[in-house]
Amino acid sequence: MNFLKRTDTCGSLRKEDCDKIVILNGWVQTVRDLGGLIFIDLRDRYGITQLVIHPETQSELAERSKEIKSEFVIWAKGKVRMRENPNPNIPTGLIEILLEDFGIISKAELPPFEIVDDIGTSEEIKLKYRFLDLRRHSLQKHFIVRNDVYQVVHKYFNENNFIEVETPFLMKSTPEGARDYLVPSRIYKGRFYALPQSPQLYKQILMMAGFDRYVQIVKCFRDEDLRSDRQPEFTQVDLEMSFIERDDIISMTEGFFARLWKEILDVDVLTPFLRMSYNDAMNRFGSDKPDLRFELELTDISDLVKNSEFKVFSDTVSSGGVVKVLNAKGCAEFSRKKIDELTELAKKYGAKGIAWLKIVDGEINSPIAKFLKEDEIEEIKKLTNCENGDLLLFSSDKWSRACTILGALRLEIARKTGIIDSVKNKFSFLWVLDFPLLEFDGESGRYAAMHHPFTSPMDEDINLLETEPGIAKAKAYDIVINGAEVGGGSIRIHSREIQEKMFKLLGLSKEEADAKFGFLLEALKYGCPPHGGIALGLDRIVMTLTGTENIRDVIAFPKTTSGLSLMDGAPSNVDEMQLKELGLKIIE
RNA sequence: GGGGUCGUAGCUCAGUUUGGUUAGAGCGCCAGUCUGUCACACUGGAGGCCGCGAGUUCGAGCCUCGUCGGCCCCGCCA
Repeated sequence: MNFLKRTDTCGSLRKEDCDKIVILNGWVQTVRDLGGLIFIDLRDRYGITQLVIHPETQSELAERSKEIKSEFVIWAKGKVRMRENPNPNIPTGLIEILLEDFGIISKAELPPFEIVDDIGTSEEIKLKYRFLDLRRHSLQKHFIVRNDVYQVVHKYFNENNFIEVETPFLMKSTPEGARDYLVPSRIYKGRFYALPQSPQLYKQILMMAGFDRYVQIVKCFRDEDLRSDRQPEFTQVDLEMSFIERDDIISMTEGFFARLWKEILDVDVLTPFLRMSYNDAMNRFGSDKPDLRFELELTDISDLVKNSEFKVFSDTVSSGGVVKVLNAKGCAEFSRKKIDELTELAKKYGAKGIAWLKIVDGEINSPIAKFLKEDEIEEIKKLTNCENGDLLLFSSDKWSRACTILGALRLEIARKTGIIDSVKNKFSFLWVLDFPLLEFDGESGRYAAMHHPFTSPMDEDINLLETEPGIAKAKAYDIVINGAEVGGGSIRIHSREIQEKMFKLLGLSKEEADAKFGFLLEALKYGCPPHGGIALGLDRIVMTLTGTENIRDVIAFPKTTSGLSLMDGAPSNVDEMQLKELGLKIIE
């Protein structure tokens, strides 16, 4: 007999099951041997059930049970009965199993950390022993939510006539965008497949094929440095629709999020979501993914100080920059040290320094006050709604940098003052729209697509491509939840001529464009519907739904910040033979 | 590519400021006692390459340099 198969799970039994003879299978959570009484907590994915042995009348069982340690896998047979002392903290807390027989299925060494919810163990140890870490309920429940998201995706998009189509993982390397993960071809030595950064071109070609509505839950791969919300492989809910306009994608996506929040959190999400232009988002919140759960807006005082005697301000404005202010409400009590910390943060984003001004007991306190006229200060106070006890933080720089710096400070202030904590249970859904089509890359001295090269310009801006491409806007949109970018998409170019024009703008010669994207240009010749779509970051959505701060908590087998898999040791060296077969040689 | 921070018992950490006897604590573990525990309790015990390698020094957990690894951030992420 290997084991007796379970009749129930460790989370399912209730008082109605009393007197039933049941068999449970699971892991031993703890053994509490009171001498005259032994309790064993048995755990599986569904919960924990208490087993009990009375040594006085069950001496053989009691003797055998002495071998049982934490994390042993056992089967346990016994009768369900009411507890003398119920435990109101767990769902099975009213009952227990009076053990009649049990068997050890698998012994376990002492694990390096306890399998409990609130664990202080370092990330390094937990990742090395991921198979143990994943036993913890607090981690497992993230994957239950993740599974729920999969189900809603399938249901919702199926109900809306979407077709799931799988696209290749071995594809052609495309030079734009992120660094590719390359896979060497054995048959064609010296040639490589690339793992997809996204199935972008495949889904567009599916539209040209007439699939009309496509969806896929799909892995994407980008060989870039990691962050707490970024892994080299991640999952997207990728979708694309034909014969639609921007608002069709937007409302389809809103319906999806409303459904997700309803089914998973039982929260009613108001649609349509708030919309904001990229320019407004940057100007008002210093971010293209503003967290709108709280206020703290930026103010532009460029006009006010353009003729100021304070040269730092006036020179910035006259050279095309801006002066912006964040009113950190009630932060005048910040010490010099705290302000220095803010300055350090600002410097990370390229600030040379941060000017500040605070009002304490009605008195202006500021290192730059002596450079500003009294009426200038009064005007600044009025514009920023600055009152006693407030702290103003100034950034004077080129527009995007000045905004970004204060945007970072805005978040830091919100963290430091407890604002973030106070809005933890709120959700703010936002569309950021009207992105620039292109951004100028100073390094290469040419334009790069802000979204991707297949994004359609605004209809009214098409002529700008010839004259002033830098100010053309794109039919692109990002969806932002609580300050996290959880998705982005666009209406695509469906005209071969405009697509060619776009490649040219990006500095690709006709030959280069043909070599890299010839198949797309070719496909565009044969009848292409207007189409567009969006890619939603599934991992980040699960993070938001579970309230976790780190993407590793929602990916079963994640990499460390330096891209290592500590459990299995990837990436690893390979046999010389394997390299030879691929025609590869390692050089130092 | 750059910056910050951390690495001491199975786990979490103190000790590093100012180098100096035998490196501590809590939890866990082991043994014993215990009939209603569920963070069981109580008594006792075991447990250390102070990440690794050089160096300075009479002497290094502590100072210096290098290196490996965790976490966070900037750049990067169409």
